[in-house]
Amino acid sequence: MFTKVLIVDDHAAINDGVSSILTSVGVLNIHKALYCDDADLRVKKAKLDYDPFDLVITDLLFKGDHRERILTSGKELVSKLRKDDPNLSIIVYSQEDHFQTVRTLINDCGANGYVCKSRESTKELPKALELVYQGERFLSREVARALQQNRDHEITEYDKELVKQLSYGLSQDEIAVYFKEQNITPNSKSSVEKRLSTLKDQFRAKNPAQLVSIMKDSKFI
Amino acid sequence: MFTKVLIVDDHAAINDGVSSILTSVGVLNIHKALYCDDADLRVKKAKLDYDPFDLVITDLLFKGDHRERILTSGKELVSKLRKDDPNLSIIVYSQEDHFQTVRTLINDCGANGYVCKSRESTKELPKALELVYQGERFLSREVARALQQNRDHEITEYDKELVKQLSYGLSQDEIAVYFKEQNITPNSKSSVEKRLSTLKDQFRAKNPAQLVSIMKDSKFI
DNA sequence: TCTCCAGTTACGAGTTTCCGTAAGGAAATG
DNA sequence: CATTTCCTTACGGAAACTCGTAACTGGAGA
Repeated sequence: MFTKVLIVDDHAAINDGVSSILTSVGVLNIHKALYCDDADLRVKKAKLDYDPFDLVITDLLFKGDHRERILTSGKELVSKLRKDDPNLSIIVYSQEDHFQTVRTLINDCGANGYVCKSRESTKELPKALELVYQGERFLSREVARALQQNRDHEITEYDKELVKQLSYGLSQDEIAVYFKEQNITPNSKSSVEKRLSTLKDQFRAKNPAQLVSIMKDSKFI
Repeated sequence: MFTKVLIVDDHAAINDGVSSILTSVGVLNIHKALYCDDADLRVKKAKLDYDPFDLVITDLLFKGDHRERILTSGKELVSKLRKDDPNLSIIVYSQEDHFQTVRTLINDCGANGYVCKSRESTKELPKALELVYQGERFLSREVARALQQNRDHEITEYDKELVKQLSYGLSQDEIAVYFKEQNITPNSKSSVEKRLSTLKDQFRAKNPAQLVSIMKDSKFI
């Protein structure tokens, strides 16, 4: 089992809860952090001291307070940790259960497991620990299907940018102009128009407003 | 101080955390519920048994599982509890920190306090208990200004319905037809058009898509 | 009864979006 | 080198949205 674990959550009760689960499965060396930046520093320091963490369990949402922040979310933390150490095990432990969020964290940010905070957590966390320790991937029951989702809803960064600008109030023409300025291609009116039309088909949206609504609900933007 | 308290949260660690805070301020009779429906029933039963709760602390978001649900959110629970007993003290304890949510819970649903889950919770909960016990209202520091918000953003149920239908993909014409069917007035094209235009002004949205985006971000819809 | 007033409805002109068709350009194939 | 294919760009008519103006309605007050 893991020997040195860092729990990252801005809520002390959660930290303690996870901690006691870890203890119950035999982890002896448990550390806690309330801030993403703190977590990042401590992982870095432990590595320099030749006593590295072998697992980080982190939440996604961190509230701001008086402190300055570099990393403002668990997503950023996971990406950073994975960049710095390809071998570190990372488990996300969050309330968030939207498929798109799970997909991003696992596929793009490099998380090894995703456990949803819920009534089942107490049972699921030990399973996640076990599987991730064996080099497997773990997903909570409620988001287990997140990765084997149909490909219909695969969209690119370009698409996201497009709908984002739409949600910021730009017209199709203005988006075309904006894309030219930003050197994002394609950037003709026609292409913007066509791409939006395709997206609306894909997501069965009848108009831009509904498209924005759907993309927001699914956490694409 | 309160004598009999019910904590409602689908996450055991949170329940325990709140429980220990209550203990530390002298509450002896602490009960916990993992489901909204369960909470509602137990409050009702306690009242019938002439041993009522005098405080309920509840989360807002409850994940679904195999169980059938009548009440699916803390918001519904708070409204129900308040309807059944005007004198019960209710404190919301949630991660959610959007002003509109706070406003609704306090002004419309009848909550007496709103504490945001964060690093400060341990300090804020006792304060909330104290103030609510004295018949005052309590809001977390981060949402303290939620109620004294400028009136610019006051919108009606009609407005919300309007933008909702927009986000569901209806055109202005279709919304007018829909409103006629539902006997919602006004329901002419012109009025729908005019109202949407006013809303766009109010929220500084350039088009319907941005209006939907803003309304979603602010939790109006 | 008449007038005023606010809210609702109606209409029309200008703009943007929608959607089909088609031309241009680059890479892949033969 | 010609052909196919995919993507980008261009254009035009129909539909929807935008915005100003004006007519209508129902109630309050003189």
